[in-house]
Amino acid sequence: MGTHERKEREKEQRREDILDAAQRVFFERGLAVATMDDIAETAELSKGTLYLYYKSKEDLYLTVMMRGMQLLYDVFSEVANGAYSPAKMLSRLSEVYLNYFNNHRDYFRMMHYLQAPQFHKQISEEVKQSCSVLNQRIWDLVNGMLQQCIDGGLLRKDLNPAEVGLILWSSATALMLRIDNEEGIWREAFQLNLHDVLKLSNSLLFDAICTEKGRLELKALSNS
Amino acid sequence: MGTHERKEREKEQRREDILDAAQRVFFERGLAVATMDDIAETAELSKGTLYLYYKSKEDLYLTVMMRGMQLLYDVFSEVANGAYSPAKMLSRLSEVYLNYFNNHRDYFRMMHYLQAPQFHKQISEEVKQSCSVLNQRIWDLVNGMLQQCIDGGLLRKDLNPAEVGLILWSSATALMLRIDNEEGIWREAFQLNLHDVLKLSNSLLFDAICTEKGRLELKALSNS
DNA sequence: CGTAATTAATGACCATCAGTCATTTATTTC
DNA sequence: GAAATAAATGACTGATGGTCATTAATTACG
Repeated sequence: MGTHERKEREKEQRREDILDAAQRVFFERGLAVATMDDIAETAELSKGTLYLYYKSKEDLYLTVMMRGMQLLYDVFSEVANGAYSPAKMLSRLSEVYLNYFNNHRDYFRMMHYLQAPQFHKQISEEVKQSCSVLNQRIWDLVNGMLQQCIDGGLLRKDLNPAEVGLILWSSATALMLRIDNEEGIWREAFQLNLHDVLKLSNSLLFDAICTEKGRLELKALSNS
Repeated sequence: MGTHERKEREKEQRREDILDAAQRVFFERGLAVATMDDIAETAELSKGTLYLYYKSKEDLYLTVMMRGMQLLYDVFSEVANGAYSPAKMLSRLSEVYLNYFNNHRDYFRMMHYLQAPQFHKQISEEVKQSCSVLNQRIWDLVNGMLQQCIDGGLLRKDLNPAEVGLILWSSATALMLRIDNEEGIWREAFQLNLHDVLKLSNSLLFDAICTEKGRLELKALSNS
């Protein structure tokens, strides 16, 4: 009798249903404003039931967020497996990250609204672990690509791919966060178009990390 | 009779005392974990009294934070008024910001733990206004210095000082935030020393925004 | 079947905490 | 020194994350 297996599937399905509900609520309201009662109501379950499947609100939040991380992993994977030249790979990488920001803003937001150590208290070890594994996989992927760019002569050989990756990602992300929640302020107070600033920031950094030859390759690409 | 004036002074003093208490508590626990009862106890007052002087917990938080902003304004001011050469000015600017990060970590943290729009709900218009005025003054100061760097031939003439300022500040700050709460993770998972990454990031960006002549000047400085 | 045992779901309840307000205490005025 | 004013208090409210004894549904099995 496959009763046990069916029940396992049903349980897994319920876990997913709850996650879907949580996603809707977190997307709409954010971690701090979303309440477990909102999520329970959206999932058409009682609050107590949520806690049978997830240990805390933060666990639920991170589990939704991991969907976004997986999505990012997938788009980066496509670039990594796209048999591109180093120059094309680097430009695609920056392109797909910008697309990710534009088209999956909700996930992007979730991934960066977690700095504060206060929110880490309620996270279970399992979820923290899964999160960090997924994170590591993404970085390994990116570092691999950057290593290829270095080996291919696009990027300066004296640079460490992990350092370059962190610098590129960190500066792009910082500006994206401003775009996400301060775009109006910067436009009004300083007449700055943050999207342009992001482009400039990227091109300055690319300029600085490329070899002479690499710069020409990238320029050729952006002109085509 | 100066009774009225004395009472005004006393009131102002109490406001400061409450702010001192709030600062101690926020430094120690952060916005989310600090409670108004903690602050009240530290100030040796009842919670109700706090609300006679500040409209909300968030207002109190921002008012403490503004002390930090003023401090930053002051150190930037010193650089602006230091009669430095453009190259020296730029390197001092980046130096004092790093010092600020290292020596006033608590204020630094406070200034960057406010992204989430959820926390902005309870902020009064007055405080928001003061904050934004102070912010504007800091940026005007920095933009003025960067304009001098451009005029002095250190930085490329085709760049907009506001854009350059935002890029430099934003990338440095993003890495400082990592240093502040993820230093161990990056060291262990990727063998990265984030302080070195910050230095590299800065030097890459400086390289990219300087004129040929500017690069030499900066290099001469860092060798001396 | 039908009954016992197991599993799943519930929602009343608890603790915490920002913010309020009727009451109390202190100060000033005259 | 009594009345008026100002300052301070802390019990209370409402919101919310999380718990758990109870109830409902499902399964196992004689």
